[in-house]
Amino acid sequence: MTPSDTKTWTSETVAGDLERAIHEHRLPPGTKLGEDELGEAYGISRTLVRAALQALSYRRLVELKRNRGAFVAQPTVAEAREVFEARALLEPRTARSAAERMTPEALATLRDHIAAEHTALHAGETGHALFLSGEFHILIAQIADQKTIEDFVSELISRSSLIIALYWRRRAALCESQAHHALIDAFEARDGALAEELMKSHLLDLMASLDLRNLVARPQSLREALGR
Amino acid sequence: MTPSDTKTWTSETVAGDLERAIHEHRLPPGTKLGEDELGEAYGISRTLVRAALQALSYRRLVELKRNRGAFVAQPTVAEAREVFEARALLEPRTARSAAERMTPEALATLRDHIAAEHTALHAGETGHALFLSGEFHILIAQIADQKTIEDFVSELISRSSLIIALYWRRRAALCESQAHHALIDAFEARDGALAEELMKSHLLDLMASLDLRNLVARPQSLREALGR
DNA sequence: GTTCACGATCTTGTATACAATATTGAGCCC
DNA sequence: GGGCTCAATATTGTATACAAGATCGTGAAC
Repeated sequence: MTPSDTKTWTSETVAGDLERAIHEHRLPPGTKLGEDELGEAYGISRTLVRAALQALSYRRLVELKRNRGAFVAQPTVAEAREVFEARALLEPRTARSAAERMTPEALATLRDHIAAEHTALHAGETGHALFLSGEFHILIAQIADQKTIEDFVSELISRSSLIIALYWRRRAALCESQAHHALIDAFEARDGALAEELMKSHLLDLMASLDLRNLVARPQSLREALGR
Repeated sequence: MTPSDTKTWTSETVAGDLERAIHEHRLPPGTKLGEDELGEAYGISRTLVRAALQALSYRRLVELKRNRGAFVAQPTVAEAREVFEARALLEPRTARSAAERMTPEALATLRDHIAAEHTALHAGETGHALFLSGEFHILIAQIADQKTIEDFVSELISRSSLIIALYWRRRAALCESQAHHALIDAFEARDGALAEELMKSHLLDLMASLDLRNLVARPQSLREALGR
């Protein structure tokens, strides 16, 4: 993270940074994102902050409340269900397509990704591991080579991180390592049907780990969460 | 359309108006959307224009080119395929869900919609008919009562209007009237499986009507297209 | 006639100023 | 102590000013 006096932040990079912070649960659901505070933190004017926040609101990561400000979104139980239903519709398909298009390079990338996730977990960096876990799914969608669906998946993954922050009840790491490894095997075998089935059950498993009756949120100061 | 001196335009309403104009092919793909020109047309400052354009860029209806301006998007052939593939993945499901949830009121709304479309066609308002035709699909997604997927469908429908502007080769009205009527029958019978199948073939039919080898674009002045 | 360079002007990117609205704290009353 | 009111302050919404970059027209050179 670059210090604020380096002045390299655009609205896009700020949005990306905030999204990362949200994804890694450094900015929990419900956190207020003040324009002035963010402007000071990043060393930019409110104009760019507002653009970044608008961008995040289109990804449903941030809720803009007129005259009241921007807040990290807090998906309802209904929204949680919807997001995972949408994932259940799209991701098995991307898994199948990815398997059919798999290359040694792509496979290596996926493996590196899992390794990085394990490393982060062992180092106690659960937020980073969470981010990488979600990125694994996005990588699959990228390999599937369908940008439109990839974009939807990307948004759903980001929103999932909020849902997980609010509703996750399983002690274990987010995605069962085994499930990702099984997917890797299906990809190596270029077995589209298997990849599709594995993704379906993986997502069912994820959804089963959500307690869609609880709601928790913990705001904290912005500077602290962004580490500046 | 309210005259510009009434000062009721927000960035959201401007974005909605522009989206409507794009959808009805009054703003063709490739049209430059100048900030000052739009600000004058709507009687607002560039601040709100920029926000509206950013909103439209997130829906992929407008392409923002840094230092060069905003243009109505021109989907490539690849994008066209992707959009219809994504629709093929999502809309049969929404059709099924809609059928299972159908009420007499919702059915009446759909029927009214088709009637309005016919009226527009007979009046020679092809742009309006086109808009209503797309709205029919969005209505189905709304009845399906899954907001997340509905939002994706809405975006895909809007992008479809651009694709149709560029690649449509059939002389007939956009969606075959018969296909929409058959869907209505399936909805009336609350036959989810039939609705799903009908939607699948309807979308295949639509995609078959696109000539994904041609590219046409016709810019024109903004004031003219917006009728102000 | 064609091409290139340069300057003027236009347009977009961003910061800042001003307007509008919400929040908070102090004081007063019951 | 609790509730209400009001003013000060903070924050958001929007316009405007200034900076940066792109475009276009003109004149000179070939």
